Amino acid sequence: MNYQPLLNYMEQHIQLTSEEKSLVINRVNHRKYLRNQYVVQQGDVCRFESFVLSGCLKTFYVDQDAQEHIVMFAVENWWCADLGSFITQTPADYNIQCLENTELLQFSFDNLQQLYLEVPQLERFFRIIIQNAYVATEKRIVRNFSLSAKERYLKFREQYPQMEQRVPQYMIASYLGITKEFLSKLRGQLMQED
Amino acid sequence: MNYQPLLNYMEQHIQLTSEEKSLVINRVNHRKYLRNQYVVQQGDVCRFESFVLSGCLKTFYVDQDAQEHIVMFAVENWWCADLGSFITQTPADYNIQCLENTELLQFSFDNLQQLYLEVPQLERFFRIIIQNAYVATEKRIVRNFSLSAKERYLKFREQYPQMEQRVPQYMIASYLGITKEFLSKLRGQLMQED
DNA sequence: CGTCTATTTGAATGTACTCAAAAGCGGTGG
DNA sequence: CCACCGCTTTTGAGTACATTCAAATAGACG
Repeated sequence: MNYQPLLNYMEQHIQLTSEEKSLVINRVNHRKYLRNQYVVQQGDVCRFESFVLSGCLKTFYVDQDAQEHIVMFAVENWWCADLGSFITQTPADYNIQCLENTELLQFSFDNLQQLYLEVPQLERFFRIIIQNAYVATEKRIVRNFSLSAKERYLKFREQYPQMEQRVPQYMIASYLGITKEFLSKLRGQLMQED
Repeated sequence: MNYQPLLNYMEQHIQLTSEEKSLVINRVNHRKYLRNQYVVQQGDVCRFESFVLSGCLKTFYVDQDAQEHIVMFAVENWWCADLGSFITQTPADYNIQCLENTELLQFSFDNLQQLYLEVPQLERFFRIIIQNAYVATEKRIVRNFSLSAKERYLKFREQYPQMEQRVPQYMIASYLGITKEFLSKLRGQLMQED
């Protein structure tokens, strides 16, 4: 099994002894999912905090009108979970589904609590990870308010250049909070401009 | 000085010995601000993570067109900082300004690093605080996408019932991501409806 | 080649914005 | 006590950005 990407990622923020590394590895599950499989379903408890080794996932919310709203994408070296559900072990607000065949390293709730005791530095590590996620999310709120749909789309393209090749356009529209038709029209406009 | 609200808040998530409590108290600064004073200015480094003892603040972003966008309000028992700036000690994206005379308990960056060493449980505490903040922010993104302005306003009213009395209407509009004129019109509609 | 899914195009509509002007509401000073 | 000032909220007309619905087109896959 290939744990190296996870360990590399961790060592960007904390230093681990080789004992600590093996403690981590002992507590993590490796799992493969197929394209279109669900990792979490709205209403179920999110049982894992997952690190993406390969593949691509979407986290989305289905509202009263059965409309899908994509909250985030996750690719290699990203984390993925319904954190609200995972932390409190209560039913999830979101669905998480694979857009490609995907390989994950998963921390179960209990294993993670154990690990926090075995390797206290991980409290620090996950604090930092979540801090960064929080800051990014806050920025996204501001962007959604202060930028037009066209500007948001351009920002998205420069920030996640690979994404547009990997996921269908109508999902990007959902992530940006606009309809697929309107995104298509924006793209039409941008084509002409250059 | 009254540290009790902070200690009570902490004890909801972690247990502290009386030694640990005094370590915390020794590392925290008490400060009073007047209405309209800035705690952080866009471009400066955010030097403190602040706990609100009394009063009310707004965190806002000023865009290229000099438009204000309120990211969040903070009242008694809330935390308040430009976290992105504080964590990385780089210039802040946001302004934080008092809407009332306000009393804060402030952790400086250095003091907090020290405290993490002295009271390792605080890593856990701040991880939990930030997790909750992150989850709330993510929910807000979804709400902004899946609800109309009117629904968002109603949600806001039920979630922060006291706020409408404490802060002017045009700031609530800014928080909701709509113009003050439009919020006024929505309120007009709602008046008629009941 | 046909089928299924994704994207584009167009017309009509709606939600929210801009700009300008008026009305409301505290406070302050004469 | 009233008049005036500054600030906030309301109202209205015209407009822009984004949506809906329907239909046409393009791509991907067996």
